[in-house]
Amino acid sequence: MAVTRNTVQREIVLSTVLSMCNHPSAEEVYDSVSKNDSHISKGTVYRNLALLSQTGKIRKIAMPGTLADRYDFNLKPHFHAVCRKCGKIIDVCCKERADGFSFSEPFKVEGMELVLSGLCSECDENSSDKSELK
Amino acid sequence: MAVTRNTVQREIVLSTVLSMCNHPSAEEVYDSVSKNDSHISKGTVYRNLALLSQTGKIRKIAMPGTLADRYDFNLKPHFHAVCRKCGKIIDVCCKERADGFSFSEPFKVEGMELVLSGLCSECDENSSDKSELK
DNA sequence: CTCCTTATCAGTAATGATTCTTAATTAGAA
DNA sequence: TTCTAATTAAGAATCATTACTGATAAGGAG
Repeated sequence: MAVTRNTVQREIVLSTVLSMCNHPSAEEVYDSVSKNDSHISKGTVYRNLALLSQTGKIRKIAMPGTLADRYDFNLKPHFHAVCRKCGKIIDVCCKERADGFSFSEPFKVEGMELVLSGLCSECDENSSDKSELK
Repeated sequence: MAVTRNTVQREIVLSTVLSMCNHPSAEEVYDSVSKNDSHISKGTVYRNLALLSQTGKIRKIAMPGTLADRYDFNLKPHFHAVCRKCGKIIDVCCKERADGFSFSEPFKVEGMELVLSGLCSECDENSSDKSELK
C-alpha cells in the first residue's frame, strides 16, 4: 500500500551493501556509510535495510542467537556458514543431496542451525494473516 | 576444567525443561519454575540453561533474528520450524533428500534459515581455539 | 563431622541489537 | 508551486541476554 519514495539515503544504503562483499551487519553498513558518504542516522540505515530486503533488492540473513543480522547482495539461493571465532560468513551451495554441501572456501562444520518459517496448520486456517510475529 | 556441582536450582531447571514439551524459551522456563517450585532468579535460569545445553543434557535452539532462543529436551537430530504468527515450534525430520522434509504436524513453509557454524580455514589453522565468538 | 575453597546463587545493573517516538523535512503527485 | 504522506535525524525505549557483586552452599580434605 505504502508509496515507496526514492531518497538519497536509501540509494546510499543500497549502493553501500552492493559494494560490500562481506555480508555486512547493519552496524557495518552504518560505519561504511559514515566513513564514505554524507551522514545518515542509524535508525534510517536499519529501516532501509529492512525495506530493501522486503522489496527483494538485497537479502537479509537472520543470524541465530544474539548475533547481529547480516545483509547479502547475492540474491541467488544459497546458505551461510559462520565462523565461531572470527564471525566471518561463508557462502554455502546446497546440492541435490542433503549431505552434499559445497563451500566457497574451506570450512570445518561443527554445528548447523536450520529454522523453517511459515505457518502452522491452525494459523494457516484462520488466516487473517497480519504477520503478527516479527 | 570447572568442577560442576549439583545444585537444586540446576535440577529444577533441568526437570522443568524435560517436563515441557513445547520448546520453551528461557523466559518460559523461568515462568514455569516460578509458578511451580521455589524461587529461582532469572539469571540463574539463563546460566543453567546454557550449562545444561553445553553438557548435552538438553539442546539449545538458537533462533534467527531477535527471537528468543529455545530449549529442547529432544536430543535426537532434527530441525525446527517456527510459525510466523503464533511462534509455535514444530519438529522437522530431515530425510536423505534435501527436499524431503517430514513434519510432526502440517506446516506451510514460507522461508528457511540455515546457518552452519564452525571454523573457517584461517581460524582452523591458528587454532588457539578459545571460542571467542558467542 | 567440621572446615575451607570456590562454584553457584539472588538481585540487579549493564550490554548490544533493534525498534519506536517525535518533530522537522522532502519526494512527487496535483 | 502547493500539499500531504512518506521519510528523516536524534535519541529514548525495548527486549533478550550477560556481567557484576556480595552472600551462600556443595563437596573434598582433614
